[in-house]
Amino acid sequence: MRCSVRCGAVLPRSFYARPAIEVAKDLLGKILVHGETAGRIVETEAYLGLADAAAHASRGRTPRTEVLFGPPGHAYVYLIYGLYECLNLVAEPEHSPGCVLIRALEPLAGIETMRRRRGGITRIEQLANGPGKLTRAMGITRRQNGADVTRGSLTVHVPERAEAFQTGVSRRIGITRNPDPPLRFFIQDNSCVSRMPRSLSSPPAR
DNA sequence: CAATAGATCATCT
DNA sequence: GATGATCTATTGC
Repeated sequence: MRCSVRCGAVLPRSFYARPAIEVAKDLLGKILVHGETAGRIVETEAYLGLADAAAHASRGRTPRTEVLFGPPGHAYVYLIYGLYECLNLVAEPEHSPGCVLIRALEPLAGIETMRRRRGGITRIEQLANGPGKLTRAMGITRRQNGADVTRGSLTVHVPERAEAFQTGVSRRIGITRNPDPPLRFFIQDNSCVSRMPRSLSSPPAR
């Protein structure tokens, strides 16, 4: 029993073989599936590669960044702060190391499994509303580094019924280098987005 | 509600 | 040896 969620075709490699910014925007609303768990992607960030000082690949090809320089449509999973794993999807053609960080999901399937992995968090919006949280909730680790996301147990699908939404934009979160361009994209007003920037969150109309 | 300390380790200098 | 594309708990207002 795989993909117990209503989801359609797997995104083909050609989807990923485009500029990281386009891929980041277009991944919003798509369905990430890993084993019995699945979630709707509601927040992403683009990392542009060599010209992007905040990107791991900006300092060139190293053992860790090897997969970023490979073909698109593969997972790049790394350990951050010694504690959490972050999931990226490799974009752009081979040898161009752009990628997209998956920052938040709206849980759709395997909710009880996610709750167990997340140490008893009960509220659905808090199960996967951050890059370290969603990997833990879905059981994604560095074992999936380099995995082909166009086939296998970790895949991204088109939803069977697309829901309309507005795309919000902001600067990336947790980037200390300045200035940082607006490369974070999220589904406007979705409760599973990790943090609504003050500049964009509408004040309570009154 | 906002700010911050602490956890913890692979990676690169 | 310093540094993070983070998260949680705790403290302070």
